Amino acid sequence: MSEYNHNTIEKKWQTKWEETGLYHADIDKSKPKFYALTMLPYPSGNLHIGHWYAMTPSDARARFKTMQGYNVMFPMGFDAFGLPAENAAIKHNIHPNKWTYSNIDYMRDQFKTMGAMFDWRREAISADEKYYKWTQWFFIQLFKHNLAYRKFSQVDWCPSCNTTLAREQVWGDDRVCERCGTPVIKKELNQWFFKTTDYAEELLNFDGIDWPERVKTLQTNWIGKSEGANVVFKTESGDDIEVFTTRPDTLWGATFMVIAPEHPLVEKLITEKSRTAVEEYKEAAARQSDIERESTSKEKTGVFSGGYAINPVNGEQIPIWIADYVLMSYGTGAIMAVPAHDQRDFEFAKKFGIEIRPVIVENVEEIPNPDEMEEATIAKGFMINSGELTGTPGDKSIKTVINYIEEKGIGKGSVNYRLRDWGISRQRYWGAPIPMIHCPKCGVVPVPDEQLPVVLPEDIEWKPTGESPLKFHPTWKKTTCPTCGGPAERDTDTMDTFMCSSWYPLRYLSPDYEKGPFDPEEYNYWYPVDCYTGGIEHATMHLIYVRFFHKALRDMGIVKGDEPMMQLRNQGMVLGEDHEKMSKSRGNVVAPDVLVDKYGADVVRAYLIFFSRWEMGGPWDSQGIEGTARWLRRTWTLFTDDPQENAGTASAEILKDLRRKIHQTLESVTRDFETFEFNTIVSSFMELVNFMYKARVEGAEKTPEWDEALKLYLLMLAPVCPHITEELWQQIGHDYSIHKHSWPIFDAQAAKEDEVTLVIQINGKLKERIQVPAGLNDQEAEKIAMASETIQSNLEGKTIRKVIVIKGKLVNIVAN
RNA sequence: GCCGAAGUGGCGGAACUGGCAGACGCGCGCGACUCAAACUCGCGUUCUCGAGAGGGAUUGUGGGUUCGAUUCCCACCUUCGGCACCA
Repeated sequence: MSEYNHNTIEKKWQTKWEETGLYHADIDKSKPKFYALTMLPYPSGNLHIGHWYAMTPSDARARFKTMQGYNVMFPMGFDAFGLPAENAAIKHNIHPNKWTYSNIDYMRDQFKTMGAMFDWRREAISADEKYYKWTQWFFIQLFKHNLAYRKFSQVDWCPSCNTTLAREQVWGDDRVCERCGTPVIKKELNQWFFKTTDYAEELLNFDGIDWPERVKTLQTNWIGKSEGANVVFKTESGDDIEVFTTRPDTLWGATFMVIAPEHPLVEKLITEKSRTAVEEYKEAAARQSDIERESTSKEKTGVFSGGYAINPVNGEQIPIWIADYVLMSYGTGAIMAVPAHDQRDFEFAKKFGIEIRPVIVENVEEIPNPDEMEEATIAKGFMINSGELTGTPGDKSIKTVINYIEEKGIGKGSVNYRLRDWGISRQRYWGAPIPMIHCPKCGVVPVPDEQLPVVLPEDIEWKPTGESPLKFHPTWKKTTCPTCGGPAERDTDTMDTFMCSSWYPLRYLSPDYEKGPFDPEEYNYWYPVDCYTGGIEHATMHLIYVRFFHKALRDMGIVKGDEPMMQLRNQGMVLGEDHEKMSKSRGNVVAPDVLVDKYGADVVRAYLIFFSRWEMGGPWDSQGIEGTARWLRRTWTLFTDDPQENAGTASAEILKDLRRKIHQTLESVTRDFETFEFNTIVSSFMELVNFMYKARVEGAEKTPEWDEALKLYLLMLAPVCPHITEELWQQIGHDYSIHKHSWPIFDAQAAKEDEVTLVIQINGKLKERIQVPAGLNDQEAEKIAMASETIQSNLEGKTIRKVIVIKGKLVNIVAN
């Protein structure tokens, strides 16, 4: 017998795997391919337990797929551009390049202690010139296909990170920066945008992909589709004011209009009389923070513009108000206000004494008195006060009105999305430079392909100025225009790092390829991603961007298929032992390195798989891991202890039971791997080991059944604990490597029970359990149940009404 | 307010298709080994009444469907996540 020394064993096999290239994934057309992908980390400098939690079950499943006969690619890389590197530069005067790459080196070594089947030859690092050359190339492709444009606009700005943020990167009620938690402010800047909105409708369609409902719902809400109509009102001076409404059927109830303070028509509507009040209101609105302005609890404010509009359906003249509850950024920045049927309009009308006119009622006999209304009604009955459409029933009203306004040429059915175009300009250094040139003569011109990549300069001064450090470099931005040859300037902004991560699965295909972003041969074999795993927090960021990106590339003819990732699964979060989110300030952080040192990677992997349902996550338990460690030591003992004295003396029944147990385990473990129910995989193994311990006492060792059990157990365990299984595989006399072995074949006959527990209930209450031979017919089962003494005595004085028999399981006697 | 997920022992969690609730692990208790401790091994462990045999209750709450509900339906409560003056 030998001690289980995880340190020696794990090191030894990791070295051997690397030397023999065990996990190299190469094209092999004789096998079905499987592209398993897990979200790549940011090189923060340390692998935390969350990385292990996300990646080790993903690795176990990739290994399982390999054993099932798939040619599996499971790559890893680093999302290496981003702010922390630059912040480190400012704080510690270390170059972001150096900081990032030394972090990567350190983390790569940490990764290797995990024993995962990553093929490091495929590693991709987004900050490599050979990588971001193609990020820039993709930017230019998007530009050439009218999917990238530049716009002077109001953007969210983080005053701490000194850069703009995409809408997705602004979080919560307090509208804080996703990265540092600082409240964001608004800034007017010239920015690059990608037209994600062009794909809004298609992004709502998840047909053909197996993604969690949770993510689909989050994305659907984020895209926020509303159907309704656009209607054109005219001002007195003849200008058009277009509004979007989801309730065109209430058009006759519009008693005023509201436009956003930033609406371009405000200037034209102002009269001598209203000028002072309007200007004061506009200024007040501009001074307000977004939080104040967008708070739903706030009392409505507004001011009369001085102008009027004509309601195109009934020719009525209605006042145009200016109020900050209408946002310039959604719809047309103007609304028709129907106080009787919209709560916001109702509150506004009440406050400013504007007419409230119901136009939809449940019952034509009971038209509510507007003065007595306490809130807007969302009635669905009939249209009233609506000219020739009066009487239209609610279920047809919207359609009818849309037809009506389209015929009259005053509006049309339309759809609005909450999704905005993706702003990707960042005023920072450590990112892929936007490959565009500003020429005073030719305008904005892309950098020619042969000049890519536009390389970041090394010598940069670190000043948190709020503008891109590239702007202050003495020479970098100076260039010549590729069109006219005259002096021109480079764009000094860099791209949002989500741009880099939107295409990284393609770069893994061929990270050194020079003729394009990826090698078409590799692409044709491996794409699309078969299974993608990672955190739910990316639902409305990365996971939307990556789909948008793929669809845009598809339309450019660069990739095929409608979706990049066929299957997605999200893991939950590992919480601290105090059930709180892990954080340095709370002091509840669990460091994987320490655990690996103490227990070994196999135990850490198995515990992470065991301790909670994967998609739920849960609190860490430092006592709990001891149980997993104990089980793996028991596994070791099972293989390495000298046989018991009674070895080989087990009865045929014991040996049959052993075979049954091992094949039942195989069945459930196979199913659980398929369905991502990882925690029960490890519990099945624990049960199996407990069972084998008992069989061993009964003399089951040194039998073919015992040897089969050992072999099958190791094979099943190999994806979860790759090191110990490799070691024991060798010790019991098999060839290197267990990880090249195929998944065992399930013997259904062996797994079958020949005795079952017959449950006997009276009125649905459990009264007795009897062991009976399997395959008993219903009559026999009933007879056995009735013959039981317990049942007999329980039935005394009762009349049997009905007997229900569930084959091989249960007899329920209904009696009273 | 809207959308979504989840509520099961002291704790993490299990229960495949409506059929033995609590697998597996932690913790706890008892015992073996040991000079002793650790390791290891064995047994027990939902609550409650009972000395015991045995009885009763129990999957957030209340109702319903069913011979039978953790599982299906309705209403509600709590927690977590997302969105939110989105017209």
